[in-house]
Amino acid sequence: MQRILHWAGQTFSSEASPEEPLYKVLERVGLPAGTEILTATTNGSIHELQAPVGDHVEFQLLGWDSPEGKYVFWHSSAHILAEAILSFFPKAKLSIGPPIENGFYYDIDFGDTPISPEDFERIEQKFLELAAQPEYFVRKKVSKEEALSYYQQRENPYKIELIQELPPDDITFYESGNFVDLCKGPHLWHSGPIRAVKILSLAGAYWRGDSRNPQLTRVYAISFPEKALLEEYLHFLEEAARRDHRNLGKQLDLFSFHEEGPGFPFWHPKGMRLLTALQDWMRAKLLRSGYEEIRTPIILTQRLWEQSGHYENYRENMYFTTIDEEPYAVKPMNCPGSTIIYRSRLRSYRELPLRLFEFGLVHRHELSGVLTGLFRVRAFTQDDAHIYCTPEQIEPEITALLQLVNEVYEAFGFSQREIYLSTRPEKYIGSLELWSQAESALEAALRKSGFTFQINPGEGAFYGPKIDFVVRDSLRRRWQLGTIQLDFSMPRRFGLEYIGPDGQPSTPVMIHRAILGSFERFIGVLLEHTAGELPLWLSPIQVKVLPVSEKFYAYADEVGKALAQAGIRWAVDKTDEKLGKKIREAEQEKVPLIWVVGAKEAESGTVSIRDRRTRTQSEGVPLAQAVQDVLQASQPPI
RNA sequence: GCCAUCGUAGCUCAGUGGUAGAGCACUUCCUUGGUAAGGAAGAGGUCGCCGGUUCGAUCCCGGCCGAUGGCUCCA
Repeated sequence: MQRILHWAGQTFSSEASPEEPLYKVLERVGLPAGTEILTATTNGSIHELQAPVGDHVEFQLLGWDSPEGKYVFWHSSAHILAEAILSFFPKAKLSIGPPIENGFYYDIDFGDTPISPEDFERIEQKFLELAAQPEYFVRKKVSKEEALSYYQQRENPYKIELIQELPPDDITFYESGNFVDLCKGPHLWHSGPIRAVKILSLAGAYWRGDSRNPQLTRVYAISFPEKALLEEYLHFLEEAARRDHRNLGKQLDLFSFHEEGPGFPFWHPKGMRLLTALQDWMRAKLLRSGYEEIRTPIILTQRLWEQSGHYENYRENMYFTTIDEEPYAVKPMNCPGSTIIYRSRLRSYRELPLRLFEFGLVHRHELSGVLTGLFRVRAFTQDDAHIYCTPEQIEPEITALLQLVNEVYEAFGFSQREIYLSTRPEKYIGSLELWSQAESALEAALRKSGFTFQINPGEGAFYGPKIDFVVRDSLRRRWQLGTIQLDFSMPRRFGLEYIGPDGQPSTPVMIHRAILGSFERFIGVLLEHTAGELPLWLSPIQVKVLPVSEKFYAYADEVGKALAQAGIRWAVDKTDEKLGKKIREAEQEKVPLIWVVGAKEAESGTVSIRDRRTRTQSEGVPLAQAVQDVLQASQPPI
C-alpha cells in the first residue's frame, strides 16, 4: 500500500505493509526519523513513529515546532524524569506525569524521604544519561489483572485507583529502558532528541486535585532538543522575573504590602498618580460613551446578600460585621448596589439602555496561599458597569461594548487578543428562549464586529452567557482581563422592572461588564508588559527637572511652576549630587523626560531635554515650547 | 486552608551554638558639579513573633505570623 508523508512543506511517498512501523517508512525515504521528526498525526490524531502504519495512508510529520511534537516530547520526558527520580528514591510512588503548556510534571508520593532542591542536579544528570542511551518507548497492552498485580507488588495505591477506573481491554504500559509506567501514550520513538532538561520547582498537589486526598509532591521540569533552547527559556524566566510587578512596585515606589494587612495593597504617592491617571482616563472615556457614574456603599445589610444569592453561594469569600446588632457584609461585588439605584424609582423603556458604571472597591476573602502581589488581592477596584436593557437591545449594546473594549486594549498596546464566548451550561436559570436569543445576540455582535473568537460550549454562568477577553503581553504571556456577562437572574431576584410602550411592566436584562477587570491587577499586568516603562500619559512623573547645581534651583522652580500650571506631573531633584548621578537616578526611576537646567538654560529661558523613549537629547528648547511639546505628547489615546 | 521553600539594617544580600556584617539608601561635612554612581564621617538591627533544648540560641526543635512557588492541565 502506498503511504504519503508530509514534512516541512514537502511530500514523500513509499510502499509499506500495515505491520511496518512508521519510522521504518521514514528511514526508507531518507527522513530524519526520531531526531528532527518527533511524531506524526494522521486524521488529526497523534500516531507514534514506532506504531505500525496500519491502514492509514496519509501522515503529517511533526517536529519541535508543533504543539503535538512538544506534547509527545514532554510526555516522554516525564517518564525519563520518573526513572531518574526512582533511581535515587526507590520507594517513591508515582501517580500521574502529564505534559503541560511549558514542560511537564510528575506527581509523586515520596513517603518518608522527601526530595529537595539539592537533589535536582544529580537527577538532571541521571536524566541526561538515561536519555542519551537512548531509551526506546515500547507500548505494551496488558490485562487489568496484570496491571493491578504489577502495582500491588509495588504498593502503589494511586496507579491502582487509576487502573480500576479504566476499561479492562484498553490498558497499556510503556517500557523505556528499565522503566515501566502505566500510560496511554503517545510517546517519542526514543529519547535521543531529549538533550537538555531543567527541574524547575517543587510544589504540593493533592491527589486528583482534591484537598481531602493525600498531598503529593509535584516536580515541575522542562526539557528541550537543544541546550541553546533551554538557555533561551531560562533567559525568558529571568526576563519575566526582572519585570515582576512586585519588584517594580518597590523599585518605582508605587505600592507596597505589609503584615498589617496581607493582601491589601498600600498605594504610595507615585502609585496613586498612576492609578488616578488611569481612572481619570477611563472615567472620561465612559462618560463620552453614554455611561453615567455611580457609587454604592462598601458595607450593606446581610439581607441584601441573601436576596442576591451571594450569601448562599459566595459567603466563604465575604467579610461580615455587625452594626447596631444587625448583620452586615462588606461588598464582594457591586451589582446589588447598582440594582438598588435602578429600582430607586420607576423606570421607563425610554431610559433604556441604562448604563451605570462604578469604580467599585470590593473586598473578597481569598485564601492566604493564593495572594500574589497585585494579581490576587483581597481588596480591589473594579472598572465595573451594569447595563440595563431590553432583550432586543442586547445585540447593539454588545456591539458597542466590543468596540469600547477594543479601543481600551489598543490604548495600552495589547494588540494580541483572544475572545471566548461561553454558552449555556447544564444547570441554568431563565427560559430556553431567552438563552438562545441572548447567545445568538452575542455571537452576532462578535461576528459583525469582525473579531475572531472561540466558543466554550457549556462554560457560561448559570445566570447567563458571557464573553471573556484574554490579552497577550510583550512576553507573550496570557492575561484574562475583561468580561461581559449577561444576567437573567438578578433582575428577577431584585424585582427590576421598566414600563414598556404598552404601559405594562417588563423585566430588563442586566449586562455586567468590566474591561480592565480591576485597576490594581491591570496595573500589575501593565507594569510587566512595559517592564515599568510606562507611556508618557500614565507616568507618575512625566518630567523630572535636574538642576546642574544648587545655583540653578531658582530657575528649576520656575520651570516646575510652568509644568505644574500646564497640569504635567513633574518633580525636581535637589539632592546634593552631580548631574551624572541625578541622570542615573532618574533613568532608574524610568522617568520618560529629563529636563536639565544650568547656566545656559537659565540665561536663555530654555531647557535641555533627554528623552528616554527616543534615547535622544535636544538642547536649548525654549521653556514654553517644551511645555507645549509635553502637553501634546502626553495626550492620552482615544 | 494544604504542601514545599524562605524571613538578618529602609532595600539587595553575606554570616556564625559564645548577644552580627557588606553594598545601596539615610544624616552631617567637604565639594557647586553639564548627561548613568565625587569624597569623608556617622547613625541604623531584641537576626519575623512566641515557646522549648542548652551554661549560653540569630543559628537546633516546635508553634504562630508573613512572603514565594504550587494545589480542576487527570494513566
